[in-house]
Amino acid sequence: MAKAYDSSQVEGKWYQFWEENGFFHSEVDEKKNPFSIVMPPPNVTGALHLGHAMDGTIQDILTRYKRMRGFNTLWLPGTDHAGIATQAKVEAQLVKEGTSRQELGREKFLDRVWEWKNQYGGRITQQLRRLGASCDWERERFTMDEGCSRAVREAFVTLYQKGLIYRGNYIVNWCPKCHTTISDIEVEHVDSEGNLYHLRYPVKDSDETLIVATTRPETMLGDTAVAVHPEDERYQHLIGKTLILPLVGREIPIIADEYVDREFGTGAVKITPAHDPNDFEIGLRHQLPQIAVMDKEAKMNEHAGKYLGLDRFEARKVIVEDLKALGVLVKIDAHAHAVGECYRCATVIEPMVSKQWFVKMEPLAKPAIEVIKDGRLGFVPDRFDKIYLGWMENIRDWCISRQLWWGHRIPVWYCDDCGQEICAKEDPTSCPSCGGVHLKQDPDVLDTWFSSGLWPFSTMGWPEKTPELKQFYPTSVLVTGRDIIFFWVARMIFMAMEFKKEVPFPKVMIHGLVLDSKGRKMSKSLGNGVDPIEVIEQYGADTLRFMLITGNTPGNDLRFHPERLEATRNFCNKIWNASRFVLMNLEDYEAGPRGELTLADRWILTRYASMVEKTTEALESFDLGEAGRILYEFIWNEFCDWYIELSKPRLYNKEDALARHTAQSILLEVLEGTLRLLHPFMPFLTEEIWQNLPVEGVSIMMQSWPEAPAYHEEDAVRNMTLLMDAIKAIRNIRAEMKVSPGQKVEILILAADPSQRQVLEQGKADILKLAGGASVELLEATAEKPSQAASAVLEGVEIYLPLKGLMDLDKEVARLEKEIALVGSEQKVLEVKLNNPGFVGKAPAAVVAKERERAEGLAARKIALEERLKELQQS
RNA sequence: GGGUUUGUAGCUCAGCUGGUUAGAGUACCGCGUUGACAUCGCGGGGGUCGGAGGUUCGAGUCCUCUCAAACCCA
Repeated sequence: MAKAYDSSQVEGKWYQFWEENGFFHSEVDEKKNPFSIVMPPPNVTGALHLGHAMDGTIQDILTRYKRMRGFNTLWLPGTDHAGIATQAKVEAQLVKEGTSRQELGREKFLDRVWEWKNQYGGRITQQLRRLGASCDWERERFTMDEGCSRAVREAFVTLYQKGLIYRGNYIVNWCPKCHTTISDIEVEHVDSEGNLYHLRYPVKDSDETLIVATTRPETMLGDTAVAVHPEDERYQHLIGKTLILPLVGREIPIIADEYVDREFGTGAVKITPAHDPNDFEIGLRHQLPQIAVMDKEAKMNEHAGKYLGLDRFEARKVIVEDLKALGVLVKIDAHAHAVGECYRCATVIEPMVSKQWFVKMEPLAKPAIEVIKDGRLGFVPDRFDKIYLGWMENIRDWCISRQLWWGHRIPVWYCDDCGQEICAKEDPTSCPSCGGVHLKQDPDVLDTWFSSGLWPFSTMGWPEKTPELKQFYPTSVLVTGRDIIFFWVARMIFMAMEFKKEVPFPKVMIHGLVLDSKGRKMSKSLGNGVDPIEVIEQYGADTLRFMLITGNTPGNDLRFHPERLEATRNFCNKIWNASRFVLMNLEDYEAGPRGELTLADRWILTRYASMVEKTTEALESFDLGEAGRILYEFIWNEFCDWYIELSKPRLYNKEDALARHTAQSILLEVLEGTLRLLHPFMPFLTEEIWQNLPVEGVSIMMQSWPEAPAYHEEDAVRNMTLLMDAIKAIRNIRAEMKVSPGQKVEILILAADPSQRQVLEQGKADILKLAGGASVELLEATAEKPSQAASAVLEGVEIYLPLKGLMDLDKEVARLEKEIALVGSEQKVLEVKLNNPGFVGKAPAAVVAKERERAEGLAARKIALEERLKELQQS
């Protein structure tokens, strides 16, 4: 084995080995308990980013863990066709070629997109392999593949027939750049500094005027009313009167609506039903006309009179100037507000009224709310329950049509002859109403999330009744980022309740985002993105994986700090070298019965057992970071720092073959078990090491998960702790007295308690080795204490290092005094506590007893320290 | 405006249902290289847990208010 772990030499090899041997694949087997996860399908256009890496790592850990526990495990991978993103990508390519999708025509354009998908679409799945993802690639799916498309068709037609899909004129979010609608949640609200313009509208047949406040004066051309609050005393007399709209001259009514916020602006708000969602609602309530004053490019249209052709922002400037000239503009206040932008291209979206397809949400949301309330489905951490419910309870109808070509085309046809609308699972050839054959399919496609909403069952063959569905549905858990709870998770839940009458997963594990070191989102525009593949090449996939799931608690965001990669890589190397050590000492090893166990043996076996238990518990509660930390601490602080060191003398002792064999056997057992526990976290490193170990089996990933041995020798832990404390105390004295590490010292120990005495007596060799002793002698209680010595006082144990000539007396006095002061202050705190009748009376007896015991220990220690000080000062 | 999260050592983060002298990594200081590892070992300094109040025998850990930051929704 190499001196340092080199991930680049092992990762590719093992991934190929696993995949070729079909370890990732599972067949339906009704006799086994299933565990299944569907991967949140990344955009087929995408490249792996750290968010995917974290998401994938978590799923892989859970999958590998459950696989080792004997479940029939399926992690189903796939990609999403990502309508807008993919279409935009191919369109950009066409522009470079000097053509366009319009020039190509729909069919040829789609051919080009498929071509693109086939050529580049596999990139992200290849990158997931680099991460070590153990998903079943034989079952990889794509949201536009045949099966998924059939599911989409089935779902759409069913909802349509139930009246849950309708087409209507409604106000939607229009992106003037992408030329498509986007759904409410695809709008990003960005804080921006704007102005609040106060405009004076004259009241008809009166000298009065009414001042309205608006952030978008250019939309006034489309105003069809002004609204005030029905209880606003300032405006009572005006309700029902008519205003003359400046610039346009149109007569518009003053209406009363509860929506109006009396505190905001002047309490009078202009109503533009065609360009604002709230105004649209008010317009419906009051039967106001909708006058659109912009076109699809967000340029002013023919209803804008002389402003025709101006861009909306251009128009705002000109209109403000004109209003100023007319004396209509009263004042302009600075005003911060949130502007809706397209999540794709950051263009300010324009609310527009248009004919679109919608899913009626209320009936679908109901069961999706119930499943949370009755506990059939829950988020981890559970605070996301509330966030989900808040959204679902206030949900609006979902606009599902998109003015794109790439996607699932809406399965609705219109008959040119009689106007009939036909929605069917199979493409119709003639009109069922008039028999005519002049049918035109709706040109729009569906929102990408419509198909991904079906993902948990569309990927398993729905609407067919497949064995896969029977065994693997519902899936066991969904793992995803908190940013797509509304986009995706919510939709899967109501779709599943509608079509499967069953939750798609009982648990949703939400993780945070990976941010840059300053806590900002990683983005192309900031240029602060980190490529996981580069990280893998530099540090290894295991390092990346482990770093991503530690240093953070469930549901919270993770800041990316390159230093943490180094620390984790060092941990990988530590494991590597510990294993190397064990292997080097295992050359002559043959399985066989152990001899008598030493204290260290019994200690590490107990610690190991408890670690197995805790790690398993943490994994069961989805606390992967905690599991990782437990493993880290056990491996480094207990196994490496102590057990390996303590095993050395026995390993090197040629005299006692049985003792050597016993140490070998325990080293192997603990290391091998620990590697198995570590495997879900660090699949490559553990496989590489495991394959070198003298154990049976074809791969560590197919081994069983360690059962916690029923090995609990608490006295071994107590005694070992004493031994370690003694060694640490000696090391501490040596360092403080500046005794160089090479210099061996005489060690005298006084222990009154027979059991402590025995532990130290038997631990002599260990103390000698680990504390750099020339000799260790256990003194009788009555023995004379050395005068010229540095000392340490543990509870019940005194340690002396006679450092004649080596030690600085003043320093030792100072050391003791400091120690005494420390013990004294602790004593004081305890004293107050124990003298408090409240504490003694109300605290649990066990707690009180523990504190009493502590107080006694401290008192004894203090006396010993003081005596020691006196002796030193007298000498 | 409503909501969520975060605020613990210089930095990054743990700290479960309240109960010893609040932990780790990293950084820092000192010492150290003959057989696992300098991507290492040993030792050390450093925080009273954003602030105020409250509940309690006892609070970093519960409650109220407050300040700051991030995000979500309107």
